[in-house]
Amino acid sequence: MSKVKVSSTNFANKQALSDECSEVYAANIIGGQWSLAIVSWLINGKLRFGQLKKLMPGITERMLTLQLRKLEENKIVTRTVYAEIPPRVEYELTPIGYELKPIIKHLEIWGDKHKSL
Amino acid sequence: MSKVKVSSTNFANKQALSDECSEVYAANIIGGQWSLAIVSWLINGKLRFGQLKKLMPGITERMLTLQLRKLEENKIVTRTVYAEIPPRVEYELTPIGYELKPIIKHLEIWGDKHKSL
DNA sequence: TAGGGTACTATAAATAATGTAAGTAATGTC
DNA sequence: GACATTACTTACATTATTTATAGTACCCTA
Repeated sequence: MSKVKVSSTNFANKQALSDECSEVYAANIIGGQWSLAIVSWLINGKLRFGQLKKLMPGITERMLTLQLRKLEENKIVTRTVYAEIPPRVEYELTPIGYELKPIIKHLEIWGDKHKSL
Repeated sequence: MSKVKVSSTNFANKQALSDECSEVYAANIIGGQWSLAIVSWLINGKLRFGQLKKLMPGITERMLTLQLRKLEENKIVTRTVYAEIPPRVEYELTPIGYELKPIIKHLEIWGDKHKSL
């Protein structure tokens, strides 16, 4: 996460593939280690930072923050801050985020089937 | 690619997530930098190593080999070697590989829509 | 004998992603 | 004043993935 080197071959390759293949573009957006899991949880409704953390015991706060920021940048989730103390921040899927639902469902079905091979 | 440290936290997290979320499991399988692109090309029929290479100008032979091997391990593609000189090797999707087709289609549609936001 | 074609493999290096550990700010409660 | 709560941030370490470059084996053709 954080910094990518825009002059790297890797970056160029990703760009090129994303440009010509929308499915690769999509995969890059939801392709972080935790992104899909986060989106899966949010499909059932908005959640707070701390709730997500509890739902995914393995994730660190840093990673959760990074992934949420990336999802926010990509307009998959919205972030709402309530000016309270202690702070409260809620994350919710955007319309285009919700549209990932059928894809996730298909991936899940396919994954189950694949596991049982 | 190649070696992962099975004692790392990263590995453990991936395992745990894959176990409980079939969609994450699926995403891990098709999640390499080039995997989805390769599968996309193969959906139209079998291709040789060299043909894939030409279709994806940016990929190195090493990467192509690694990704194909991973796909083969995961039963997404079959590898057929013809004992000829010069050698000929054909890659083709397995049945479960072909079942990725609707998913890829959806990803593509979603990706297009997302791009136009 | 030299060079070409095909599908690789080996090794090293660079880049990217993830994890660890500690610290911050604001305020309310004990 | 010490401590708890919440949602982070920062600096650094580790691991994973991708790229770069060169070389291999086989036989055929010129």
